[in-house]
Amino acid sequence: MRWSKLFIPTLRDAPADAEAASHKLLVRGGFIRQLHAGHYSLLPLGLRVHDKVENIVRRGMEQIGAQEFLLPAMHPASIWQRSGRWESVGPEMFRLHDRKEADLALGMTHEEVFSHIATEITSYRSLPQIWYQIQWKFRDEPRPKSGLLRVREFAMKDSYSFDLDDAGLDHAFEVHREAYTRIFERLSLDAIAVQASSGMMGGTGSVEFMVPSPAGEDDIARCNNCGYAANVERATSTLAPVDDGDGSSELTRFPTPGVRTIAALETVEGGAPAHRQIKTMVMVLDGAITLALVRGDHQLNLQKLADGTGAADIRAAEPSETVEHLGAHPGSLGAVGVTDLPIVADHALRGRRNLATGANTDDWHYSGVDIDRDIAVGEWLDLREVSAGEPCVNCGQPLEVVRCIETGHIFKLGRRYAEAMGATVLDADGVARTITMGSYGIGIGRAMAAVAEVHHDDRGLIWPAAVAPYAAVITVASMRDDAAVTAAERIYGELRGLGVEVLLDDRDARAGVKFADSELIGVPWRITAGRAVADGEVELTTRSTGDTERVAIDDAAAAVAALADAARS
RNA sequence: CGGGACGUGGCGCAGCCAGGUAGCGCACCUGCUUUGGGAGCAGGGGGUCGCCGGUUCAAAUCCGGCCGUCCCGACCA
Repeated sequence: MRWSKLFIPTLRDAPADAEAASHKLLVRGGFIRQLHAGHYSLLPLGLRVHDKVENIVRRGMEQIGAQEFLLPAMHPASIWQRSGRWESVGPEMFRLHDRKEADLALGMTHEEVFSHIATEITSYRSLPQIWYQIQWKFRDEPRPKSGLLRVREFAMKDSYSFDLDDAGLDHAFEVHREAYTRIFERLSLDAIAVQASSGMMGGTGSVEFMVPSPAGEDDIARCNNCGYAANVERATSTLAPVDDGDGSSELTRFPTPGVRTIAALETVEGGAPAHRQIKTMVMVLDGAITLALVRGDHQLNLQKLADGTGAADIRAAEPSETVEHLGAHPGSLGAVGVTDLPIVADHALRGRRNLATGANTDDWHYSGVDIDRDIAVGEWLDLREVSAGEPCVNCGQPLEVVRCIETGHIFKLGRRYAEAMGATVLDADGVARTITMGSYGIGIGRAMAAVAEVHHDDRGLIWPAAVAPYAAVITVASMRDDAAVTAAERIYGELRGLGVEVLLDDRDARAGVKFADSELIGVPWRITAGRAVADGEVELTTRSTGDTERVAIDDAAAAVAALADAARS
């Protein structure tokens, strides 16, 4: 393709509201443009990259014998009502009416539709199956952000496995885990497979594929020694034992004027160090006030609270609500003597004695609290978020906490959807059995943005050859240099003959502009036809290293084709 | 949804406080010069100042309402 004919609107300045590197560079490089919040147009360059990512994912699926479908993006309400999610998913689903006033939804995922089709699997002999599609998903995200990283409509590869029994599901899940590992390698993404919470999908297990990046929105805990890795929504760690002193002590109520924080309670007379305090978080779980207790120096993880209690809607109570239900403002709250509200507590508080906590009267606290004696804990749960440096549960080495982009997520769904849709088969004994399912997603645009996030420098993008919009660009330093133009045209023709995707920068612009643009759009190899042409040579520059070597005009096309081939295998 | 910021040619911004009929850089068009790291000179085109209403002789500017976008928190590929 000739650059002079292509629509590549590069920008010297990034839009003021772009924050993430991928966002800035994809806009500056002329890959994407925003239509409105969370909705982006893919320009010709952007679509080329998107297509390449898509095809890498597609090949990964074909490798495990998955069959490609294409399902409707718009669904009747009825299938979502059947699975119960019409009610349970809430405002994240785009809903609309047709002219007959029938309820419709834009698909945010396709468990319902696929399991509906799966009702036509009638014999165990047809199992297992793996079905997939690459289809647009619509999600009314509360907060779209960071360019392609978090949007409201996006292409997702979603696959679904159908098996007779748990062993089959385990196998399909494992096969996907391996396929995902290969796909992300192919994309040059160092994705870490971590244990994850299953969230709204439900099911018995899930693994997320996380790419370390400051632009991400999730934290994972990982151990560099033994390989343990989990989303902080799931991660645990070993804790050093705490010495609560000898014997039991008396519950004592004492005045603490102005003390509102854990830190303040550490230093007052009668107080205690943070790890010997109880932090009382007053939460509203599906509308019901609940006390969630963690150690004073620990952080409550909301997803763990949701997973542990089964609550769908969680928020912190307003100060007015804490006054109404407990009689005090945040800063003086506690669970001692509370019997009319549910209380859940983190394992780290089990059996603990001699603790300090709020007394449910402003400016008063308790000391000498014995959890078992003084607090009516209804349920012990894992509620605390791990912190960097805490010992790994497996090997004891310190954990690190890393910010990541979630590029893939695989779930063991079990029989929930198949049961709702009535997807059963007859087994060898002629008994009807409900199919068990897994579901497996990769966000195409998000993966593309993640690659951009990881592979760039201060000059622009550095696409890995596997996803680059073009493998090479031939830069003609000056269009008035007839010899250079001739050499460039010749190499251009040869490369196209060799099947290499190549751009010919034939714009009547200054060399500096062309160099800068080629680096901004991140094409892996550049051939410069300029002053070296007088010696029968051109320059070959590798984008990732900046290294330049001279190559004979005669050999240039073959040299680039060899590099592109090497990168392909 | 809670908190914060912003909305002025395609992009980046000034003008607003102290109302007087819109400006700068980049980009774009024409000409001349220049030609290996985002050229120079000269000329030129392009803006309902987010929208609606109000105050005023006069509103980008003051007041009210609405909409939109971005950032920080609760959700997901």
